[in-house]
Amino acid sequence: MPKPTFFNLPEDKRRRFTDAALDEFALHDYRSASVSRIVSTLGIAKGSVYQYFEDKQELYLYLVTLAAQTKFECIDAAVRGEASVRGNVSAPSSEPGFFERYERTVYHGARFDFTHPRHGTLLYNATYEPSGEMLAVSARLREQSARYLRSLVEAGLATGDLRADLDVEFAVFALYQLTISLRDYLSERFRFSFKGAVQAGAGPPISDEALREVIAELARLLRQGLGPVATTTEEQRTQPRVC
Amino acid sequence: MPKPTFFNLPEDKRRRFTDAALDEFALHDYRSASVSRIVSTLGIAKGSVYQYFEDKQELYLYLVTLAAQTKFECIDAAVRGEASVRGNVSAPSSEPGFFERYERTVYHGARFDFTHPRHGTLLYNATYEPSGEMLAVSARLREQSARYLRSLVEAGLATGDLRADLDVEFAVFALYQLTISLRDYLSERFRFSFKGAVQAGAGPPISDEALREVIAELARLLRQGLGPVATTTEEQRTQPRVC
Amino acid sequence: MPKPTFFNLPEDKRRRFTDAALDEFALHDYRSASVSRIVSTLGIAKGSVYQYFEDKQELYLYLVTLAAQTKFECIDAAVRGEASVRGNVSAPSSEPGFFERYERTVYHGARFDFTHPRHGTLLYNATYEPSGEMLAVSARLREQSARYLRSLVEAGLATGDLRADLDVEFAVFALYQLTISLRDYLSERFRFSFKGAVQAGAGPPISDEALREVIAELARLLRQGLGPVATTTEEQRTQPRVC
Amino acid sequence: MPKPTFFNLPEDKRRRFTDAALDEFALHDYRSASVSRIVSTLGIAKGSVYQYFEDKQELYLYLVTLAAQTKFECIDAAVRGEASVRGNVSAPSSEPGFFERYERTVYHGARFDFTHPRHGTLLYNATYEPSGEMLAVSARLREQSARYLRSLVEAGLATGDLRADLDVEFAVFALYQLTISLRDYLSERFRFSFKGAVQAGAGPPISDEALREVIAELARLLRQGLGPVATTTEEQRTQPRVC
DNA sequence: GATGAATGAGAATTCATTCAT
DNA sequence: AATGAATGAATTCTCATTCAT
Repeated sequence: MPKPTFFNLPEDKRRRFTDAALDEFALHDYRSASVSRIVSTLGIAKGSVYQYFEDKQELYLYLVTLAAQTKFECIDAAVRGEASVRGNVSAPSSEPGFFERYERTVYHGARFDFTHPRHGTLLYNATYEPSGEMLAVSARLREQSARYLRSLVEAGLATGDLRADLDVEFAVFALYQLTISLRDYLSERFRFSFKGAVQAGAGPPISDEALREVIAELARLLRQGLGPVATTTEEQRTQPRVC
Repeated sequence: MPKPTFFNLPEDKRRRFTDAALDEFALHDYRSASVSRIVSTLGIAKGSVYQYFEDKQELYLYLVTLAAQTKFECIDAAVRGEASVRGNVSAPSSEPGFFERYERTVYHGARFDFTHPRHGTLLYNATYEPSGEMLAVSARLREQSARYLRSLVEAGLATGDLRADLDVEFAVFALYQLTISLRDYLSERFRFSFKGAVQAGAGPPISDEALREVIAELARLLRQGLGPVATTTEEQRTQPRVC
Repeated sequence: MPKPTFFNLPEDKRRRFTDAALDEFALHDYRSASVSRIVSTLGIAKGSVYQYFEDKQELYLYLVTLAAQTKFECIDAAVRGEASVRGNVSAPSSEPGFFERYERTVYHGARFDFTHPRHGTLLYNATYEPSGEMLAVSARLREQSARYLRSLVEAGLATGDLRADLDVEFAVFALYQLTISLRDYLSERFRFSFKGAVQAGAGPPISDEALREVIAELARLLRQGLGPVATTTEEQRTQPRVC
Repeated sequence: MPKPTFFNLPEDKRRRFTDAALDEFALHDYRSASVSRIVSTLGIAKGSVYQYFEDKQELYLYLVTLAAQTKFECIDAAVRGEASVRGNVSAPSSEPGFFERYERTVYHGARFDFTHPRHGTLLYNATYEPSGEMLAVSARLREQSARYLRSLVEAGLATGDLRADLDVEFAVFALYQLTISLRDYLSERFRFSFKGAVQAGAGPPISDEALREVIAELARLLRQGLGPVATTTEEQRTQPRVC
C-alpha cells in the first residue's frame, strides 16, 4: 500500500521511519497520533511522509499490517521451533493436542508483546480503534485471529480434545477475547506497562514461570470451566488433588 | 457535576439534550465527539452547552456516569423482578446458583444494550476510551464491573458452585472480558449494528430465545470449559452439593 | 447615568452592588472585568445588571465617576479640615503656600488610596485603561486632576511660590504624572500591594511618618529640582551643606 | 523565541508580518489584540502564525523585545553619534553632564516614537499592560529603563551634577515617570496622535525646535524644580563645568 | 423588578494535507 | 526525493447582551 517511493528508500532510512511511526501509533490512538510528531522525532520534512504514503490512513494501515504479519511470523516460528525440538526427542512426534497448541501460541504471543512492545501495543490499539474510518482495520485483525483459532478448534474437535457439541463460532469468539485481553490481565497482575516499555524500550521483567503459570490457568479454565471438577473423570486424575 | 442550570431545564429540553449528547458520544470516541455537532443537531446555541456543563469533559463524565447508573439499575431491577416472580411460585425460594445469577445478569445486560443502544454503546466506548485524559473513566467502569463479578465469584465459591482452587482474580478477569465482549459476538452473529441502532433508534431484531441460547452457551463454557465431558461424572447431579 | 431602577433600589442592595462592582473593576481592567463574576459574587441574576445599567460601559463609567468624586471629596474634606485646625491655632491663619497645599493634597490622596483601596485602584486602572472605547474616561480623569493642579499652580505663581517663567501646562503635566504614579513608588518601596488590599480589605501598614517623608522628598524635588543647591540663596542655607 | 520557521521566512514576508503584528499590538492591549485580525489584514492563513510562534503570548513577547531593542539601539546610536560629532569639534571632548545626557536621551527617545510610532506605542502599551499574565513584561521594561536611569543618576552624583543628598531610588522613579509620560504631554501639546500615526504611518509634524524646547523645559524642571530661582547662584554660569 | 437560560459572534489553537521550490 | 511554509476547516470555549417568564 505504501508508494514505491517508500520501498526505494535506503533500508536504514525506511527502518528508522517505520520505528518512529510504530512508536507514535503505539502510544496514541489513530486520531491522536500526529504526523507532525513523527517527522519532528525523525527530523525529516513533513512532505516526505506524503511521498511515501497517500495519507495518514494508508500509513496506519501499513503499520498495522506490518505489525500483524511480524507478530504472526514470530509466533509461528517459535511454535514450530518448539514442536520440532520436541519432535526430535520423541521419535513418534506425537502431535500436540488442542490445549497444548493453544498454550504455546498464547505463550509466544505474550512473549512477543514483551519483546516487541511497539508492535504488540499497536496491534492492541488497532483492535479497539474507535475511529469510524478505521473499523475495517480492527475487523480485519479480528478475522485473521479468528481464522487461526477456528482452525485450531476444528482440529481439536477432530481429535476429540474438544467436546463434540461445541458451537465453533462461539468457542472461537471466547478464545479470541480471552487471548487478546490476556495482555490486560498480565499488565495488571505484573504491574507491567506496555506503553512504558514502548517509550523506554524496556526489557522483560516477567519470569517465564510466572507467565507460563498464568497461561496454564487460562488453559485450565478453557478445558474445565469454572465449575467443580467431576470426580471420576480420568482426565482430572493427574491434576493436583483438589478438595 | 453538571451546573444547576442543567437541572433547572424543563424535563423535555433536558431529555432532548441528553439524548443528542449520548448519541454523539455513542457514535464517536471522546476526542472525535464534537460539541459543535451536538448543538447543530439540536439547533441550539453553542453557548448553551457551557451553561450546562463546565466543559466537554464534564459533559462526558456525566453521560458515562448516567449510562452506567441507568444500566446498572435496569439490570438490577430486572434481575430482582425475575427472582421475586420465581420466588413467589416456589415458596422455599431456593437461592439461585452462581451460573444462574450470572446468566440472568448477562441476559438483562444484553437486553439493555438492545433497548438502550445509546447507553450501551457509550459505555462500551468508554470502556475502551483511548484518550489519555480519560483513562480514569475506563478504569472506574472496569473496576465497578469487576467488583460486582468478584462478589458473584466469591458467593459461588462459598456455595461450591465454583471449584475451590479457582484463582479469583483470574476468574473475574475472564468473566469480565467475556461479558463485555459478548456484545461483539451478538453483533456479528445476529448482524446487529449497535451504532446503527443508535442512529436509527432501531428496534429489537433479536428473539429472546436466540439471545438466551447464546448466553446459555456462554454459561456452559464457563461451567464446563471446552473440554470433553467426563462420562461418569456426578457433577451435574451433585452440583449444589460439593465435596 | 444609571437607569432610575438603580436608584430605586434599597440603599443596602445598591451598596452591595456597588461594592462588588468596584471590586471587580479594581481587580481587572475593563475588558477582563466580568459581569458574570459580579453577579455570581452577589448571587443576583445577570439580567439585573441590565435593569440598572444600559451596558457594561455605562456601569464602568458610573463607577469611575463615583470613585473620582469620592476621592475628591475625601481629599478636599481632609485638606480643609487640616487647614481649619491650623487656622484656629495661629490666628492670622496665614494661607499655606503652594508646596504645602500640594503636599497636603498628595498626602490625603495617598491616605485615601490606602483606606479605600477599591476606589483608588479602580481610578488608577481607569487612568491607564487601554481599551479604545474607554479613552474618553481616562481623558476625563486626567482633565479633572489637571484642572485642580492648574488652579494650584496659578495660585502658586500669584504668590511667587513658583518661579514666574514657568510653563504652566508643562508644570501641570509634571505634577500630574508624579502625583498619580506616586502609588507605584509607594507600592514598591513599602512592598504594599493595592490589589491585595482590595481583595483582603487589608489595613494600612504604612506609618504616617514614612509616608510624609516620601511626600516631602517629592516636594523637595519639585521645589528645588535635582540639581546642586545654589550657595547664596537664603532658602537653601538651612539645608545640609553640599560640595 | 519565535520558531525557526519565522526566521527562514523571506525578509520581505517576515517584515510584512512583523509590521502588521506591531500594528495590532500598538493599537490594542494584549487581550484585545486579535490574531485573527492580524492574519485577515495580511491575507494569510491563520495557521501560519502558529508556524512562526508557539502562541499569542510568544508573539507578543517577541514584539515587545524587538521594539525595546530597536528603540534602545536607535537611541544609543543617535546619542553616540551626537557625542562623537561634538567630540570631533572640540578636541578635549569634555564629557557631557547629567542633564545634557538626559536631554539627549529623551530627545532621541521622543524622535524614535515619532518616526517609529508602532514600536513606540507598543512599548508604551506594554509598560501599562494590565493583563495579569503579562505583568512580567511590564516589570522587565520598567526595570530596564530604571537601570539605565540609575546609572545616569549615579554618574551625576559622582560629577556633582546632582545634589549629594538625593534619594537615588526616588530620583530614578521621578525621572522614569516623567520620561515615559512625556509622550502624553507631547501628544496633547502638539495634538499628535501616536495611534493615528500607527494607522496612517503618518509623518513628523513636530518641529525639532518645538521638541527641543519641551525637553529643555523638562530638564529645567529637573535641574531647578518649580521654585523661584535663587538670585546670585553660580550654578547657571558654571553649568558646563562642574565642581 | 427579578430571573436566568439562550444567544452567537468571536477568540485561540490544531493538524492533515498540499505544493512550489 | 526532499523540503517546509502555507493552508483553512474544525475544534473548544467565552461572555456581554437579550428576553420570555
